[in-house]
Amino acid sequence: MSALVAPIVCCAPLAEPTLDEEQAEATAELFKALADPARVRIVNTIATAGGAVCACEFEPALGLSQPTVSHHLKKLTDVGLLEREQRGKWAYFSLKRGAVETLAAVADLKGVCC
Amino acid sequence: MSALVAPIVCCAPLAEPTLDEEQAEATAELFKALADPARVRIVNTIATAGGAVCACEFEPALGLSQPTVSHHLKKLTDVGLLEREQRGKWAYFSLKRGAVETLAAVADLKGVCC
DNA sequence: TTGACATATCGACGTCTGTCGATATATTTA
DNA sequence: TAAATATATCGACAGACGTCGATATGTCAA
Repeated sequence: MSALVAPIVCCAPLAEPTLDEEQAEATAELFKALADPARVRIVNTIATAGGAVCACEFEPALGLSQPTVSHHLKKLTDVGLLEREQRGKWAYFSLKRGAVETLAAVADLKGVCC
Repeated sequence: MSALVAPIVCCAPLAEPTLDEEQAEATAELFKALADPARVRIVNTIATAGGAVCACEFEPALGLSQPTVSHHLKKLTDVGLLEREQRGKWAYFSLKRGAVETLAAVADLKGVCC
């Protein structure tokens, strides 16, 4: 069984990666924002709520301190996934239009395969 | 302008989060695997290649040492995104069927909103 | 203005993670 | 068998990150 398979050759040049260093960094930044269970639950809660959610909602639901919750909300907002809205003395957060579509698009970009 | 908006009330009970702690942890684990530029480029390279890619391909492309590349490939494989295949003395990696669909589904779960 | 409450920021701490050099393992070739 | 090459593992290090208590900022009500 020698002619059945082509000679094993390594490191055949592939098409240049479509993502350069900068784009990869940006994509990783987006995933990094969701690389924490607390932030996943925050996004999930807002998504299932179908609208803006008060920040005070998360402290008891997640069992985390107020500064920690604020930290996570800021991280999600900074990356553009959430939108902050002041209502009286409360802060409400909702999913930002386009950000979710961006996320889905990035995830689907990896679906080019099979 | 007082009757135009409903009285500001905080902490209205929302539907219970559909994701429990365990599910959130698992989801975060998946995102964590892609929360690094090097791993994003690895997945992107394999996706655009349309097939298995030799491990030796990444060391020069990413500008990282061989142990570091191996570490990233292991991380992506452990989370189930990549599949390892031995060809002679080389290791080839391809996107695992279903994993990409899982990723897209998780990302779309957050698209329930708008 | 003062007090009460919601949220943000700060500083610190322990843990996790990416990175590397050195080394071990595995596979092919001589 | 031994040598060569590809990959994985190990140990160590620096930097990033999640977490909290203390405190500052902002907003409303009295």
